[in-house]
Amino acid sequence: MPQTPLDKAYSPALVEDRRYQEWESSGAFHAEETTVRPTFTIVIPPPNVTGMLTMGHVLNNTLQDILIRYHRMDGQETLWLPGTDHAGIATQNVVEKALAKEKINRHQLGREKFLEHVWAWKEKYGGIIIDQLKRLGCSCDWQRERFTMDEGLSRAVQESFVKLYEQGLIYKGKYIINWCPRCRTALSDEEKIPEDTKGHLWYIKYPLKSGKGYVTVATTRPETMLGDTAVAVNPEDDRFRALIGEKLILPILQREIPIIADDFVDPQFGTGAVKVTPAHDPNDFEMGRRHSLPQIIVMDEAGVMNDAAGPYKGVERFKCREQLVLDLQEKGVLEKIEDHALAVGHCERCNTVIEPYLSDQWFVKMKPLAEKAIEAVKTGKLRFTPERWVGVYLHWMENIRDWCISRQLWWGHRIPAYTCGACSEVMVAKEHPKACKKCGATDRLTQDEDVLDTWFSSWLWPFSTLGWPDETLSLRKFYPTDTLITGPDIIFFWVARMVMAGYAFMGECPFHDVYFTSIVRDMKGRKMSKSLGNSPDPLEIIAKYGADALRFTVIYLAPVGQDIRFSADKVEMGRNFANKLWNASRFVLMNLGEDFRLEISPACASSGRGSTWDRWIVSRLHGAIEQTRKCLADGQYRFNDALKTVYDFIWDEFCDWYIEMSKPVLFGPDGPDKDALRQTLVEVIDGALRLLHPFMPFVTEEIWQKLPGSSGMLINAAFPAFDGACVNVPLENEVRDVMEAVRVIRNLRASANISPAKKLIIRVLNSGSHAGLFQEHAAMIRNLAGVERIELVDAKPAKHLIGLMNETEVCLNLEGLIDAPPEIARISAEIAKLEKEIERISVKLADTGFVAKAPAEVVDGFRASLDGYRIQNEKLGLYLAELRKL
RNA sequence: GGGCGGUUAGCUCAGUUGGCAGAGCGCCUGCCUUACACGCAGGUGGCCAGCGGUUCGAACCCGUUACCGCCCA
Repeated sequence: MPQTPLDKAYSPALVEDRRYQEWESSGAFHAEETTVRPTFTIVIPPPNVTGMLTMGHVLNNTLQDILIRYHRMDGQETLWLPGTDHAGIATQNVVEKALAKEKINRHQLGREKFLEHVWAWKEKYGGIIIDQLKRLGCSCDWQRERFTMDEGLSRAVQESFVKLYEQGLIYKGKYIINWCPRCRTALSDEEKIPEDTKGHLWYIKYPLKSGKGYVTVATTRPETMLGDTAVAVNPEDDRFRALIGEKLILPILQREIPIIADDFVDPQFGTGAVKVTPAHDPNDFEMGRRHSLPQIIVMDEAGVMNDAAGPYKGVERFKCREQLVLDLQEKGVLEKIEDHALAVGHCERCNTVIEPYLSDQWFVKMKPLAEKAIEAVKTGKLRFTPERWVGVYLHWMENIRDWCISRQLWWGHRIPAYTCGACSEVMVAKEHPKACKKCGATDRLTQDEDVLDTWFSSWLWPFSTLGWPDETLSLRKFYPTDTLITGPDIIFFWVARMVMAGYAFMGECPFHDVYFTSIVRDMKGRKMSKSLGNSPDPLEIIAKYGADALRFTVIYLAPVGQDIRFSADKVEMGRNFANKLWNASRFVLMNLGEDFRLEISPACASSGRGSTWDRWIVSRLHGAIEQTRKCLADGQYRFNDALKTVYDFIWDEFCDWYIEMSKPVLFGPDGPDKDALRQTLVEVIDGALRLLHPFMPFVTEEIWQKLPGSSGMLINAAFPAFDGACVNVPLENEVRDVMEAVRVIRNLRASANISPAKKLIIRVLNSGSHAGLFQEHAAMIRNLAGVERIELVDAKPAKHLIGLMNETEVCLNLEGLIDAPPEIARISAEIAKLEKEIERISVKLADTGFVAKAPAEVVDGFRASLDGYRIQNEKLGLYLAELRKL
């Protein structure tokens, strides 16, 4: 066997790290802002610094890398801008947990020392996910890596805060916000995750002060009654009309509270009378404002009842609920308890039950910002794929609520607001003010203790990473970016807000396309999560099968917009394909001969050079190029189709057919045919590697650099150009017929149970329409079907099996006797199938409506196939009769 | 309660202008054929969730029901 530079099986572990380092150190990932080439830009959805690579990241980043590599090969100045997110709550939690193991809490350390710990932690572990992305093959411009707490990005945060404040779009105030008693911070509405819960409705009697009976209210959170400052009824509700304005005595605390009338009350809910707790419920808060009710906060920041809770002071909120219910029961004011399903909000980060809590916080007025973001989508300036997310986006935008941006954390961007201790003046500024602008005090200015929601920095990501607020060359060159690829789960958190920020600060939409990925689930359809333990570790998969195999499998399984069900063993698919490609290349390389040199002008259908088969595979290659380009063209995002196209081309057409077609010539004597074939093999494998590179970068790079004539690296090579002149449809049809003829013979061999090693003798009836094909392409058919000799005969010979290629009878010589029963079964089945088809088509053609209204070519098509089926049926009928006589 | 998505072979899923239902895996039969057993050749397997409608013709378009999943209130 000739020497080969390739091992027998592909070993990703020997290739991937080395190739990645080559790419990176060569500068192939770097985008220059000084070129005049058109740009293609993606900003990465920054993973949390605390993050570890999940299957979701794998899918998301593989898709981005495919687009990036495709556009880079296609000649654009291509930037994939990477980085990480400081992830306020998540990171603070992680570090606090680590400290807890040493029995330290952050309050013992103090703010400054604690932040030193977080930064140290970030330096040590923050790069893990970046390394993992590199393992996956992501071709990000690492020279431009950013972190949301970088000096530059922090400046962007301050700049944007001050700008919005000056425009009157940021304000501070006391409102009901979502409070996590475990994280002890406010959260935005988006960070509250509702979970359907089986709860109860407690019916509690509130006695009238007058002593004339009582009013029963129903509540799902009885402990909040300690903060009740009214009971409300609907003004139209006749049951209560007379009681409006009367006083009730709040049980337990014996506080006097009024009965008020408010439209908000739904007479259908509970008893039609509801308790009003302005400090612990958003609706009650609004009602309280309308009626100027007092706001009584009954628990502290940890969810423990406070002084206002009277006898329950110091009791945890849910314990308080239990105890309170028992006490109410004892006092005889608990009328009844009903089961009640409700959605309870949980903290996105720690799953603790959220407490609606009255608190002083900073907010962004969103309505003015939403206008342009709505328009962008409505006018098509911003496109979503799949399109259905437009509805979700618009619904949220059109009903947008103000965004609570302050967090009672230490890790994050500190709010650039300063209060004068002398005169209480509040100043918002990028720099710490030297003196109070109102009273002039210089020594009593203190900065707000709170930090900003993490998303307040990530919504600036598409331009802050390019240098904003400075007017950098990069910003000018690469903004707006092109496509955003992300999961639909952060459409509100991030996508919508980025669009708003883009308009607010840059005056332009930050991207023109958003592609929403699938969600990766396990085989039972459950979302992959740490707590379920159903998420395979992508790094283990990469170690076992290779990054290319993982990338292949995830894309192969991920149709547009559908969730994908994934399990690690499916990655075998990708590994097998990588190995197949490897071996096909190996075959080519070991059969090129010592003195092979790639010619400049490629063999192509239009050049007229090369054999039928050479021109056929080049024609098919260009079909694949055209299809792949279409799938990856702007606004298409048909990754899955693109990959399947390349996969089918390589495996079916190139390996299973073309390589087999080429063997006789390749193993035969030297000559022009062999030369042309060798040229074609290299040309086609080169094209296939280029097409596949965005999907499977490592194995393709490794092979490509071993191809004669290649120079440099595949990552920088041109993506194949489609050349219509290379496509030859009649030729493709002719070869398809040859393949069909081969299948008929292989079929006969299998049905007669003849060993593949045995050479066959085939006789073809001259009368058939395809008889000429068997003559013209006898050599190739013999090669592919393992046939010794093909003869054209005028009559069906004895002791032969018959197969049909359309109407042409193909007879396989049997030396022994025909084993009649299985052959009768086979032919009967064939006939049954034909008769079913004949019946179906006959019915159609008998339908006058069909014949009159269907397009002529459709009708003619049916007529032609009916004729064909009839002839086939007749021939098989005769053969069957013969068999029955045996 | 409102909205969206899904239901196609045993499993996971394709099926883009309505015209003979496909792939991968699995299963069955042969093959260690000088690139690859991570492979080759052949085969089995489907009332395209149910019902109704539009149409000459529906997996595909419209309506409706059921089940599964997601989002919002």
